[in-house]
Amino acid sequence: MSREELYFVELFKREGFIRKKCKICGRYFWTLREDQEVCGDQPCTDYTFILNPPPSIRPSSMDEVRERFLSFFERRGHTRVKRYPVVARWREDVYLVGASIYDFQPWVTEGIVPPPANPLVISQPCIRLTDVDNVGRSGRHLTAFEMMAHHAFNIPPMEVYWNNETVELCFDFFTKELKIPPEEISFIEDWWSGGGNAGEDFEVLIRGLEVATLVFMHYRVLDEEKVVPMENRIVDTGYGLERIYWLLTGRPTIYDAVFPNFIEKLRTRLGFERVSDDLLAKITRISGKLDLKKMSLRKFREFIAKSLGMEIDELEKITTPQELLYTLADHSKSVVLMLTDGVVPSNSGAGYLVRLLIRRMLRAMYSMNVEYPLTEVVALQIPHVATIVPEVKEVEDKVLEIVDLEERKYREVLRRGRKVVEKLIEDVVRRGGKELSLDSLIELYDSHGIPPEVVTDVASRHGISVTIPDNFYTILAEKHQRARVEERIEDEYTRLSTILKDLPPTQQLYYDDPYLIEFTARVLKVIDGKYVVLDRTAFYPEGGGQPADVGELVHESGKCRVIDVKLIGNIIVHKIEGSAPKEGEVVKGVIDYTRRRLLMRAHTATHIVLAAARAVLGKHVWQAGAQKDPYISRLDITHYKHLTHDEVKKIEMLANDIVLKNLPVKTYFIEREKAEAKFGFTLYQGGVVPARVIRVVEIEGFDAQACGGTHCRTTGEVGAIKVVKWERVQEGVIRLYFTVGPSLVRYTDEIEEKLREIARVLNCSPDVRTIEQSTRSLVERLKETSEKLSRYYRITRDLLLQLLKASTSHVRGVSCAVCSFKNLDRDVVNEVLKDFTESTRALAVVLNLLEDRGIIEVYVAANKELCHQLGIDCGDVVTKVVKEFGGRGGGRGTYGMGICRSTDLSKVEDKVKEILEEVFRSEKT
RNA sequence: GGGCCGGUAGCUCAGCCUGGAAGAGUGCCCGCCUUGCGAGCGGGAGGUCCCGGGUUCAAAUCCCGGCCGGUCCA
Repeated sequence: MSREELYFVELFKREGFIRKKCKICGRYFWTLREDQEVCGDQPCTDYTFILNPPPSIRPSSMDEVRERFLSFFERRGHTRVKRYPVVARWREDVYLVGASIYDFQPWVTEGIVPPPANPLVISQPCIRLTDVDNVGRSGRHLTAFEMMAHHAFNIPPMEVYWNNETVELCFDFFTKELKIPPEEISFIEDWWSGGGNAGEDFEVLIRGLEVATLVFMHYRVLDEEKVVPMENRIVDTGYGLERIYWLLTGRPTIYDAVFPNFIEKLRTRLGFERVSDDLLAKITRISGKLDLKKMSLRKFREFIAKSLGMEIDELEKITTPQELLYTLADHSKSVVLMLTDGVVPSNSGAGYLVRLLIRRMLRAMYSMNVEYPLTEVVALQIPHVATIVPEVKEVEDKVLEIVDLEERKYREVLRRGRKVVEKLIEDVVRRGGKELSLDSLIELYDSHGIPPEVVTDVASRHGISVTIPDNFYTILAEKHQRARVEERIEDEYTRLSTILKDLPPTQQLYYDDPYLIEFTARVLKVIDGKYVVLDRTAFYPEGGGQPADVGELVHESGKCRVIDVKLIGNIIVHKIEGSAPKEGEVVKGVIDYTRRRLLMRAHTATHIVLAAARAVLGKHVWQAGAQKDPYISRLDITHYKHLTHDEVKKIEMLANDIVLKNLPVKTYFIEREKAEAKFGFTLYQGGVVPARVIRVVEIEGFDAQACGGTHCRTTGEVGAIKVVKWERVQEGVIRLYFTVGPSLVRYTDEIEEKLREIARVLNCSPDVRTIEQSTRSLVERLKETSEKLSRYYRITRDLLLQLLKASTSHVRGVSCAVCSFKNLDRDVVNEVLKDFTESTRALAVVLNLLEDRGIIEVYVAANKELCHQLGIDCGDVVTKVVKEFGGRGGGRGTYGMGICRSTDLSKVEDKVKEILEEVFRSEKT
């Protein structure tokens, strides 16, 4: 189907739509109105709906619009699908869900996994931070929004619907369900590309506002220029719930439409003046034509002020408080959504994005000198979020605690930061400068998190000026751009996928019976004598943090070891070592059962520990990663502060309770919707599995997770669980190490062995109490010994000092002490020299023969005044001495040291005296 | 995951660039002044210079590797 054909849908012909070319932007569009000259999008036209919504139904709330959308499409043959979390745990390329289609990428769109329903309708909460700078200012940008969508997946041989039906459904929704007159609607022909896919699309516009996008995804993007057709044709639509509600209400800004209660309450609490709808509406209309990405905020405001015939200061006085309300409304919604879905603030990953938003809110408040607890702001937003995500109620306390913690942390960062700024400014002042450099500004932000506004604030109080370039953040971004290095890891298995394409899916015997040790199977394919594909297998392929099984394959002409197993698509590949079987023959597979049993115990234990952690710490705890191991497994959980020993013990105790209760562990395949209805999204600890039917591992009455691993039949089989160590692996993530069953015995064995070793060293019996006592007395004795040692150390020092004083003589009228010793410690010599030169107006030379190394250390130190008076440098004296004995050394001013390659103390001493004579002579003449 | 900044006395930090005898302020202890408090004056204790290697006659300082904290960006 050509591009033209895609755009010429039946509806347009039937209803009499006319195809026109926008006289401003040049794009083609479809309309019923003969007199329409422009496409209907910004900036070609105005927002004409503001304070002037089109004829339509008048919804009482956003909830009504959402419900109308979902039920309309249900009536038109779509299945309603529950929202996915806003955190895209199932994707490695993004952190947040930015569109409804994200829910189905990449597995469904690639045809690997069937969609949960087809066609389906969903309202997906999304978070996009791409326009975060515009939020609150433009009147139309949001970081948190709901994308309502109907999707149809035309994956051969399945044919659902394509362009004609899509446009028809869209048209009917707006005209029949929302009762908007057909002539209000324009369809602009456009091209959409993202996430590696592309296709033609229609932008749907009403009164200047884009309310929906209908994408016909059927290309794969190879590079910037090239696209190739895809077999799978996917209808990807997006209807902005907030925008549609905004359109229907005609409020001055999208924020006023979406967050009326929040804004009104917070406005009263902060004591801000109410701004007239009329003014706000004007500002939004003008902003619609402007792009904040292409101009500075200052220019943006100047333009608006000029258009309104106002002074910019006058405008800002009115708009900045309003913008603050808008920003707080939007950001707090995103924050609550993210925290509810289990994001824990952090300095990396998705956690950083919450922190970013929280800090933006705080910064916005501080810069207006608004002293108001952020928790109060966020608490105001919870009722609104609860209409979208009722789960928020369960974690409300934790959400507020986390926000509070974050506010404290940020205050601390700023407090510390101010000190760094002051220090930098002092430097500038000292050097007589008047301005803080851009480099300093960048370093302050990049390394210390101090925003330029704060720097300006501090600097101005010291009379130092700061110039913040308009493109400050762009400069910063470029700096980071350069630092980034792309690195692609080639997986040895990826190249196999094309070879495997035509093989049937491997039958997974380990699901039928996880206790199966031996099986027979037919060899379907052998690649390079290294990779074997069977028609069925009991070997578990690596997945869900469970390592692959190992074992062997026995065949007619011998056997080979299986060293790795991977699932590629739905085919299992065994990597082997040794003689390979022949294609077509029947082989016997034997798995390393001991290892597998340990892994099964570890896997079941992982579920138990996670559920125990959630029970003890709270529902914000999610699995952040897990690695099972036959010996010590690890589980990463999200948590916003350090774990106490007590908390760990509680988790451990609860986990062992579950083991002792010997609860049945049931594994079964169940329809996704049913599982979610019963257990909720906490099912997806290891990531959402976007399949219609998912495998659930349920510990009855305690925990249920979507999981592909092999498990014990009952919790009792795990044996026992011991958390052996825990650490904060990054901010917001805590790693628990635990060992299980037989491995726990091995663990205690190892500790006992270590104890025996310690006992051998201590020369006592290997009993814990004895070892403890023995260690205590050892430490006690050590303390006594070091006290005694330091006593003798002092005595030595005094003696040496006396010796130095006693051997003082005059060399050319200068008091000089020259002494020789053997095997003294360097720090003793230094201390004595210090005492001596500080109390005596003299110069001292200490020679110290180190018999082990066969060298003599030369120390020269002098009283400060004497040194200045004579103008001598002890370093020079040392250099002169050591040069005579093939050694090296140096120093400066009142101190110097070096070594002589000699063991003859008297010889060196003579030389020293000789050199001193020389030095003093030359200094005097 | 990557870039950048930092780790020195109980606390806040200087010293590091340019290697050469471990410092300041504060808190602590003792004494003096004062009716007492506050404060002042004098004296004192307090150190794994994050850890491990390397270079060097000599490393807090330079180099390499790690650990920990902070921060910015994906």
